[in-house]
Amino acid sequence: MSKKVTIRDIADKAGVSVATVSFVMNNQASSGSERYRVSPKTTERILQIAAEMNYRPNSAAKSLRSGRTNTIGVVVSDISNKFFADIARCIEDVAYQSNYTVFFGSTDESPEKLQHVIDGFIDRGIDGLIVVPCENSKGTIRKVLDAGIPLVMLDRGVDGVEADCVTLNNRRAAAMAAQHLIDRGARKVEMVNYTMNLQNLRDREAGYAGVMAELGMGESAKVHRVRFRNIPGQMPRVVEDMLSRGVDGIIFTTNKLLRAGVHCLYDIDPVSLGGVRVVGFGESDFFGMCSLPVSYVKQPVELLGSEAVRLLLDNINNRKQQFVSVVLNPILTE
Amino acid sequence: MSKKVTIRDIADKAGVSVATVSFVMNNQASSGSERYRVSPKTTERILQIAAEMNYRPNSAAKSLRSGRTNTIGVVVSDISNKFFADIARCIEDVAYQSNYTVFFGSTDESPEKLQHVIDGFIDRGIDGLIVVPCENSKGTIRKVLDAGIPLVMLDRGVDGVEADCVTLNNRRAAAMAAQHLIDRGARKVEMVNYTMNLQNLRDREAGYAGVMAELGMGESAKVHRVRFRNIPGQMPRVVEDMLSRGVDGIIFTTNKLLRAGVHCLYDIDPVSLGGVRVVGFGESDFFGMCSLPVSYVKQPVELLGSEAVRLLLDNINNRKQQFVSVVLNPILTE
DNA sequence: CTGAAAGCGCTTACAG
DNA sequence: CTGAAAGCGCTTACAG
Repeated sequence: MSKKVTIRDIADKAGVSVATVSFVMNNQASSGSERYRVSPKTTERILQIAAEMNYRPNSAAKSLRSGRTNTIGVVVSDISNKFFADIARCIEDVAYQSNYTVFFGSTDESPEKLQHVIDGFIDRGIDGLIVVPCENSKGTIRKVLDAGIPLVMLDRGVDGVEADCVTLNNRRAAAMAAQHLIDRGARKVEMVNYTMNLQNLRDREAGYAGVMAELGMGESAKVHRVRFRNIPGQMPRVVEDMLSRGVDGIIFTTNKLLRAGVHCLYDIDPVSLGGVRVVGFGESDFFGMCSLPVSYVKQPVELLGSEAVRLLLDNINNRKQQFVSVVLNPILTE
Repeated sequence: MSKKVTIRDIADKAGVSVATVSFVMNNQASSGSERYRVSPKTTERILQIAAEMNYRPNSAAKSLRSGRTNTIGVVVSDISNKFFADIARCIEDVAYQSNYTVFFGSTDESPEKLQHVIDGFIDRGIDGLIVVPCENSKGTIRKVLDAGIPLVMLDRGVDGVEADCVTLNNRRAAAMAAQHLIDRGARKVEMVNYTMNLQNLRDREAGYAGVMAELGMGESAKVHRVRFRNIPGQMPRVVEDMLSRGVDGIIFTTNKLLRAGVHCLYDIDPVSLGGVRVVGFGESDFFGMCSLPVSYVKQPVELLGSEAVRLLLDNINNRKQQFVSVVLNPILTE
């Protein structure tokens, strides 16, 4: 368990000051500046010694001075949800390339947890935050922004909050979903959503309602709302209800709802799901394989992740005041 | 963007020294010590002021002094793999309860990436590491251990490395899987594995081979090996080969292999998978739903995660020399 | 019960 | 081209 080598150890060995070593260690990174130049010979020697001694800068000391940690915090609803896990992976990769390391935290859609997770991240000095806001999180998000901490919202925005944001075009996506079902012959299309008040979910409802109205099916439009925390308790009844009323097209607004819903339909009719066509949000190699009548609005996970990181790093490095909202186009796959 | 409030701001406002404030801020946490007691009145006042000013300790400064960050690093194969995502979630929750925040990183089974990810974590001062070792990572793991950094290996151990370790009982699991297939009437059971040299995978082979030999089916035992990086390229041929030779029971040693394999089987015969019974590692609500002849060795994700954190925190706080290996029992579900 | 001071490892004006 | 010194925000022996 050898003692950690510091800048001073190198300075001693090289017979120079710690300042000189520090300059060398950094100029290497930011090569542009003309000031604080150290002679090539000295530079070379210091670099060599640092390598020999296997020097690694102490980041606590670094960030105590610089206020930066090269660390970002990512707050999602649930990291074990495949949708968020995919995004997380993508964020990790892109951040990694810029030498950022990432903290992950889950909120389970609870504003209290969101607050705690974010506090923990801020306490640890993250340079910025990517967050999937949940219900009633406006206050928390605002505070972060007011504290001058770069933040980008992911998957959903928050009404009345001005900040960078990366989302799917949810209106359009839901409209496509409804249109798709109708094109395939469905005459009674309904939607299953959460009770939660989230921007993305509301937009999906709006997109659905829009198409239905447009096609003169406005009054047959219906949205069922299921509690996020009680899907298995409520889904069977919702599905039964729809089947009993002759619904032949269903849009599930999240991948969890889709799974639960198809599960119920499958229990009732494993071959053709009770004659119902289904569209879900978020892909799954799975249903496709089973040749069930299930289509998906593909979530552009790579873009959601990479755009979020891009915006965040941009914000961290340039502190701009102009916020940008990236809205990604949906793709429907069968 | 208000300036961050420091211990000195509080000291000034309270008319005491920063030392006193520091004592108060910490004694609160570790209440046991008799030394450095501050009068109840002063304590009260300081606490109040700190709360009013919304004081949050600067963790860079704290860890520069203490050498601790209350942060752990978790290195898995791929955070977007449902198996690891589930474990990650569990680790997050357990760590969170002990006030730890966690970095996540993926290796894609590459020792170079493992090294880089770990270096990044160490540079950021993590207090300990939970890692899923990949092939040829013995050197990296050893170095971490030699540096005195607490580490627990997860999902698989590394031969010749002495460290805490949490794994499934892989031998037993594979034996159960084979037995299960044979009990269900399979007479020709084969295994599909990766080419990678990983302890858990080798143990699964051994468990399979053991049962086959025991039942006098030793020479019909056969293990197919697929490249981790070329599953789609190799799986179809492997599956065809098995079908052509009348294999009626298959053990896929990972959930990725299972998915790919069942996909191939399904393409050939969507009803009964060509008359083949299948067992996979790692659960999926999915195949079960489709009433295909697929069973699983359930991965005890909660325990894998929570035990790993428990061991790690124990190690961080007590610096014991005695390593422990937690081996979890498999459960087979249909 | 409380304070002054050293020091954790770095960066960065300021001199030379 | 290089060095001495201050200071980032904390903790912790040491005095009193």
